[in-house]
Amino acid sequence: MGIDGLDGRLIVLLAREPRIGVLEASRRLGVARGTVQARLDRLQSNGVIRGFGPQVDPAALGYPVTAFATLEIKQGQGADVRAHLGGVPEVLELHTTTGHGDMLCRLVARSNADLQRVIDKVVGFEGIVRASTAIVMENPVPLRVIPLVEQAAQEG
Amino acid sequence: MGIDGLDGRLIVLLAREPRIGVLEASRRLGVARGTVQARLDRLQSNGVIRGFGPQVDPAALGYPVTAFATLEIKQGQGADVRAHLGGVPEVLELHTTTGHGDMLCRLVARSNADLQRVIDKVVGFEGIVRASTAIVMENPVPLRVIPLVEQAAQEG
DNA sequence: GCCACGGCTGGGCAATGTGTACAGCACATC
DNA sequence: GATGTGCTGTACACATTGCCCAGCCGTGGC
Repeated sequence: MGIDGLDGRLIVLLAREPRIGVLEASRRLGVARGTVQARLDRLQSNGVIRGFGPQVDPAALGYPVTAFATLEIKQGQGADVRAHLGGVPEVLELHTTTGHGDMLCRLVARSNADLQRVIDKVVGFEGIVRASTAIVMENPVPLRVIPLVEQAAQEG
Repeated sequence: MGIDGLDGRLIVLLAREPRIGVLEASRRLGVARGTVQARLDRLQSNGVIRGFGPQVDPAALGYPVTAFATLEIKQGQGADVRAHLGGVPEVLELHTTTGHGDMLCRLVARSNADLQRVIDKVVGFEGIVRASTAIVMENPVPLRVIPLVEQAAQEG
């Protein structure tokens, strides 16, 4: 289930320099090309690596404002709310959670003013009782997995 | 600054089938290979596409539990807290926000029991006054950008 | 009306990487 | 001692890449 040191080094290498191919990776790692290919195939069928899709920056697309909204949902309306939020492009992510709120979603908007429009679109739905929003000011740690991969590789 | 329809179709295509190369993409989009290459270069130097790194699933790495923690920070301790959290592998993401808390971070753990260890590691730092954690139960909308790309492409 | 410019096309070229297969070898398991 | 698994090193045909160029077309400036 876990990953070993070679898997970890491979993932980190690919994360740092995604453009290199299997051959170059095998050179860097000091193993045979077939090995890298086999590891990659395994990591992908394992689900450890979901894919190599392009990482798009919403800010560069014209959506520089990010916010997190905690939503409180009317009992039994969960499915409807999920479907509704799934249809809003500015909702980048949605989780159902324990705790004070019932759901947490990540939003983006073109500006602080535009955020109001997005929030209206999000909460303008009968199943949502209350929403509290936190606007992101700074992002000291952007979404990352490499430290986790390194830790998992050492233990595994 | 924005992207046009072709950019949008290219990004969506790459997101759906990352393995295809420039040549195959140009065939699918019905444009010349040089065009796809030029668009890709531009999108990457624009910063719209940050890269093509592997998308790693923490759950498959042995960290199936995700949580969001809202942190309250002692005045003037922001920089120290950022550095501290940056050193914790289980902190996948950290934002400073407006609202009730001062920071919001995404955590992963090996189990609910292990989450306690992670939280202790996170909040075991003098600069942090209080932390409230919400455990993720379900993830109806995984992190996505394609709908946003499509919207940006239509408008741009 | 004319011209320069930027973007797209379609072609060609050498160099490189890919997919796939194979035999040999080390290591752990039974 | 036999078996299975994973890694190595090699080979080959094929597709793709990076790069170059000439030509075409629409926009905008002169």
